[in-house]
Amino acid sequence: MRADDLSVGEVARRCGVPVSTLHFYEARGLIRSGRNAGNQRRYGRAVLRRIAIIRVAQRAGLSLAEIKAALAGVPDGRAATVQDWRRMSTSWRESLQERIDDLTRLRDQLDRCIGCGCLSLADCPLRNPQDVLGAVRSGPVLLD
Amino acid sequence: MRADDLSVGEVARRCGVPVSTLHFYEARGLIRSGRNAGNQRRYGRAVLRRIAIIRVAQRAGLSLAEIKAALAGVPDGRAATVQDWRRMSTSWRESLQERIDDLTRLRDQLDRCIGCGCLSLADCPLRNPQDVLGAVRSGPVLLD
DNA sequence: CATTGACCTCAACCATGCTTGAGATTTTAT
DNA sequence: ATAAAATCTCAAGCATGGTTGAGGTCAATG
Repeated sequence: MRADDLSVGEVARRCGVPVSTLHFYEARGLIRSGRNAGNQRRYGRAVLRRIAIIRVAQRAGLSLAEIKAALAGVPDGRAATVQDWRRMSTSWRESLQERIDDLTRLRDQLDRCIGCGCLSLADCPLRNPQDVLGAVRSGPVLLD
Repeated sequence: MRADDLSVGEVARRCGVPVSTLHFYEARGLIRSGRNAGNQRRYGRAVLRRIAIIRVAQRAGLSLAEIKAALAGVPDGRAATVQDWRRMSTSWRESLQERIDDLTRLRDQLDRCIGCGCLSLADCPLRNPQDVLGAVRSGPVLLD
């Protein structure tokens, strides 16, 4: 316990998250807290940074489980170092880029398909590849 | 009932989704089905297109509720027309673009912050704006 | 020293998007 | 005709990311 330890309410206010979320993160093992004499949570300042990192990672599309794993190298007592941050953010940047690429591809496909309604054609890239011909059969193939 | 009506299994196979998903979509009002004499679902071919549209919309990030709303103008019996498709896909393209822009901004912020660990600075754009100074207080401000 | 706000635990609940299973019926194939 | 495969309904379950509430304690204020 140190003089500048933070209560759960203060952390919540400073991080812009509800107290319930902090409880939840703790239950999930993403953050930890000490307790004061009256069993109330007390956090070192490092938690603020940790929570900031959690939120950035969430925006980047990571699940809490993934974030927990990434934070495993940052013991909860100490603040994440620049090296910690670099390691995590670099990896997140990559998966973020992949998501962006996926969505961009989808957008481009949409652009190409918006006017043509080609969703009805067998080779529309937007269309599920499974639904190509339904089955091998003779006669004209009816597409949808 | 027409000769080319499809069973739920066939629709599932052609769309690449489990039968349970089709039941689920029906329960949610996204698709509808007729029944044969033995109470089994029978679908017109239009459903294939409808499901293709649903899946594209999901990839674009829409919830089933939003998709249902968008499909409201396409009565389940008839196939979505090119106009229907244009209306929906154009709107989805826009929200997709917004998501792409959001993620791209985040990526760029990450790029700028990866090396500097600036998550610790009050004005880091990645950092929650709520946590600026904690409170008004005298003396040196300790940031985290 | 009493009240009020902050905090505690634990369980239950919410929303989304499905999946799984039980028990019964129907359809299809041999 | 019979067995296997497909289908039916309905309820319950799962995963994610939390929120809400009850019942009780702690701490700061006047």
